[in-house]
Amino acid sequence: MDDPQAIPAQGMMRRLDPAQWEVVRAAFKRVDHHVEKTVISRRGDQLDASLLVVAGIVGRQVPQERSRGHLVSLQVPGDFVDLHAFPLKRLDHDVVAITPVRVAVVCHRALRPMLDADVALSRALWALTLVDASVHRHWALRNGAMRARVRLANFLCEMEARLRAAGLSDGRRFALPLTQDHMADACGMTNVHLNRVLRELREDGLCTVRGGEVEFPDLARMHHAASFEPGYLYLPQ
Amino acid sequence: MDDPQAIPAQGMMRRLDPAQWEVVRAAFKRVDHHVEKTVISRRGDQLDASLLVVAGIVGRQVPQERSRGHLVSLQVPGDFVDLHAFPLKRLDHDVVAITPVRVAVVCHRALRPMLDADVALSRALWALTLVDASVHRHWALRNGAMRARVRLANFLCEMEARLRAAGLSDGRRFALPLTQDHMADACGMTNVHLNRVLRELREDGLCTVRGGEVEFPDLARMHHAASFEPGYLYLPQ
DNA sequence: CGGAGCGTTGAGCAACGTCAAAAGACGTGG
DNA sequence: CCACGTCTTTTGACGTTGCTCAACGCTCCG
Repeated sequence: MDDPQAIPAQGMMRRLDPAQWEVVRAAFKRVDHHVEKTVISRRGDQLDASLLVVAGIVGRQVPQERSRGHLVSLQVPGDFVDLHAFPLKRLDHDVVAITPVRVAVVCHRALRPMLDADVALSRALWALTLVDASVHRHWALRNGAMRARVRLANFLCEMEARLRAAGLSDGRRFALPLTQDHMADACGMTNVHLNRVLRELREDGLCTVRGGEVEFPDLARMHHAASFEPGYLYLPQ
Repeated sequence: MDDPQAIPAQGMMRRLDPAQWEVVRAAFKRVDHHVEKTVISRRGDQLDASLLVVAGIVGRQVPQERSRGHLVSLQVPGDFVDLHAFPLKRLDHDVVAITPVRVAVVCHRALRPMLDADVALSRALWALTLVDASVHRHWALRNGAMRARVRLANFLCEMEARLRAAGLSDGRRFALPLTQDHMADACGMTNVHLNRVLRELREDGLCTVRGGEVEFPDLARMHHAASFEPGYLYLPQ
């Protein structure tokens, strides 16, 4: 399973056309495993490689003085993480394995000539980082403009939609291997309050979250309660 | 003043090297003026041109059902806005003139062959959109992890730093032509609460905001109170 | 002189954070 | 199998932040 050439085009990688995906896949030189909580790269590091999430969840975390770091983004299978390090080099956040993960590694030294030679591919990867930016804008919006209940529901809807694009949800049940602390850090609330809101959502029959498993009894009702409109995700297909 | 060839390389445009800037500048075909509150482009529009802010402030706003739209980003002179529309085409937010603005217009039809021919320039513009993304991450962090006082102070510090890079602040006084409603929408709080926090900052001698003019009596103290570290802005030089 | 937009203030309340404790879940070693 | 420690979830009590609603003043402009 650690042959980079065996990685399927899942999730956001399906925004590339199949030929482009072949080219990108050929550039991966190995697949790394990391255990939970591994800090894969640190704020300020000079990176010479980027990662594609193959399995598990990777987070971008800004370390905080008091308390745990805040999560500014989560990457699911099929997402590039640190692709922005290619043109930018220096990062402003840590990259952390939230769960045990498998990531494919592509060196910038290998990527550079490929992109120099292929304008369309270059633009496709640019677009991927722009989708990322769009998601960031949504996180800013969610954290700034929504109250806890809607905010959390909206977060769960986003995760469901992205995991579904990666083939990891059927629209009703899916694995979301995050602790309540993680979700609280991502949604900008305390784990205590998050726990209460989670109960509220469960009591209202909107969703149940238990043991890393999430169930939406009624996806449409959940989306509505969460003010969720997935346009900003620019999902493939 | 409306000759695109007379636009100086200010703010983020100084991340381009002078030769690149000449190339980009040559692509602008005109300079548009918009009055305050003009909606320059709408969510969902197909765009065939991008804009460079020459003067004034442009905002990206997500319309809300009840109440005013939330501001997910502000662009100051020297910032590209909608550059991400070039690879992405469809936008997920409105673009609004917060103040009277002057924007230089570059058609994607003109941009495309330029970028196809110039890999380095292509990568430089990619990097610009990634700085944008970094700022978005910071907005998510600010809205999610900071309390009102620090949040507002941090916002003001960001504006000061970016305007300084554009030659529009001396580190002590600067024009910030935003209403309290705008700042509240950007910081995710009500205008009433923002007003109180603003008074608090003034009473603590950290900063005064009045009539579109901001003054920081002591920049270092303000930065400290705001937990402001400008690394995420990737400012030129 | 009269609006319209913006800023300021007050009173009351709901949402959310803090602190503390306990109960479940899970793996480890005896 | 049980005892133990650690991590996570859950709950309670209480304090604070920030929101709502409402009013009033100020300034600019017609």
